[in-house]
Order: sequence, then C-alpha cells, then structure tokens
Amino acid sequence: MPELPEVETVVRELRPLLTGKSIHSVVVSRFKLRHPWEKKWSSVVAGKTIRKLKRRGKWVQVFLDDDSLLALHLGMTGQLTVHPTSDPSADHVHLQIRLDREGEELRFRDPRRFGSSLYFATEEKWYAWLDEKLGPEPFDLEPKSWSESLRSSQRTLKALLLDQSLVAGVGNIYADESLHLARLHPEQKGKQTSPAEAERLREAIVQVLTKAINGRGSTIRNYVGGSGLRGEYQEALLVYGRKGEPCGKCSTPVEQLRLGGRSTHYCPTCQVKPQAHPSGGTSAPGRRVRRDA
DNA sequence: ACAGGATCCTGGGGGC
DNA sequence: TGCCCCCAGGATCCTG
Repeated sequence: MPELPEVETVVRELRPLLTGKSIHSVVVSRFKLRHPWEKKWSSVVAGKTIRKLKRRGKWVQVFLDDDSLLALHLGMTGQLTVHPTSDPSADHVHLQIRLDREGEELRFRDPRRFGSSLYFATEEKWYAWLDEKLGPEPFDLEPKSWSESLRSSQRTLKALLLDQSLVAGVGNIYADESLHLARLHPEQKGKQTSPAEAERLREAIVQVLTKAINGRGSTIRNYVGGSGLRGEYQEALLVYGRKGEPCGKCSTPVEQLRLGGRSTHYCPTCQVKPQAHPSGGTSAPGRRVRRDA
C-alpha cells in the first residue's frame, strides 16, 4: 500500500518523535510478518539510541547509535505510529518498540502481514542486502541512463515503473499517475520509448511524487502517516481509482485494464498506445511518424 | 527475457 | 443480517 510519498510522510512525522530516544525493549506478537522479527534482535537493540530516521525507496530506516539499524517495510497495510504505552493495543500490532523514560512506544501494525522488519548489525551489511534489490531514488535518476534502461527493455512501461530495481519507491498509484502526466500508455514497451519520452516520464514521476509528498500521501483504505492522520492526495489523483470518471485533462472517461496482475488506469485520449511493429518491419529510430491528417 | 498467475494475508464492499 | 465473491497501495516465485 504505502508507496514513496506515504513512507516519506511516515518518516517525516516520526522523526521528531523518535530521534534521540533510546529503546527500552521490544514486544513481539506471535504472528509473523514477511520478514519476521527475530527474537534475538530484541536484546540486541535494547539500550540503543535512535540516531536518525530516513526513507529509502519504500523502506523506513531507523539508524541506531552504533552503526546498526532497523529496516521496516510497510507492505500493503503497514502502519507505524507512536502511542503511550498505556494505550490499549489495537489488533494486528506486530511490534511494540518501547522507548525509555517517555512511557511511549512505536507500534508496527499490519493486518495483511506483508510488511517486513529487519535488523542489520552494520550499515554496510544493510546496503549490501539492499543494493541488489533497489535502484536509484526517483529524484536522483540520471536522464541518460534512465532513458537507456527503458530503451533496452521489452517490458511495458507500467511493469518497468513497478520494478524497484530500476527506480525505487514507485508503486501502483503513482505509476499510473506518472504515465498519465507524461501522456504515455501503460502498455507502451520500454524499447518504444524515445529519449524525449523517457525524460517526460522522469519529470512526471518527480512532479507527481513531490506533489503527493506535499499532500502527505494518498489514503485509499488503510494508510495513515506517522502522526496517525490520513493522507490528502487521493483527492488529487487524476486516473488512479477513477475508472469511468472524466479525465482531468480532456474529460474522456478513464479506462481500466489489468497489467501484470495490477489494475491499471489511463486516459485513452491522452495516453495513446503506440503502434506495434508492422509485421516484419523494423522501425528505425528517428523515423518520421506519419499521422493521417 | 517477459507475461501472467499464484502466493503470502486480512478486511471491506457489492451483490444477492 | 448473512454469505460469497472480488478487490486491494507489495514483492517474490514459478510456469509457459
């Protein structure tokens, strides 16, 4: 569920509540997350101080004071919020990280249990684990290599945007929104994408994610930020979840299709699917596109 | 190499 | 009210 803007919002809202606090203990539920908390970690992190919080892709990184860290992934329905220890515990709380002195705890709640919790003894080990899975942050994409990586793939743009090893943090909502803003069809193949289109897409991703962060993310169902508040950006979505509603740009009804098992929303007028290769023909790059007048 | 499906889960909504 | 089916913001594994 939470994509980059939602995770960024969680981190920003938790940062003032957690930075400088030390961990007293960890209470673990009997249910297992995708990467379940290992019992031995509880005694390892007890007594350590939270040095800083940072987002990387859809991961929340909790850096501790001795070069170790916790890495938390919210999956589809994960929530991270701070509560007084005395608050009654909600359902599906998997981790309660008790903080010293304040009588407060960080709770990791996740009904669907697709979330992950990991501990790494050193940052080096974490980055080694992560680097093979995660591509650059969208804001750090280098235009030329981005364009080339699209160009070298037969996969659809939708699939490419969801591939975390290509660009980190984009999920189903913002993939659809970015393609719409860039006026590119979700089924367009990477290799059909010109450098100008790739750049349009890169800029659209940055713009969509930036606006969504400013709106504190989108709440479709469960999402809440670190403060426990819902997001606001769902109101500003132009295609995602708007099947049949008029496109914000041209008022053609938004269409929905299924791509890679994910529901995909697009405007059939703004986002035109490029012609597949004429059978047997090779389309030379830069060739003039004929449009019937 | 890539698409598509199944999988891990729970909960909410729609239809009957 | 209840039941059944479908759907969901993610990621991974398997098959064809």
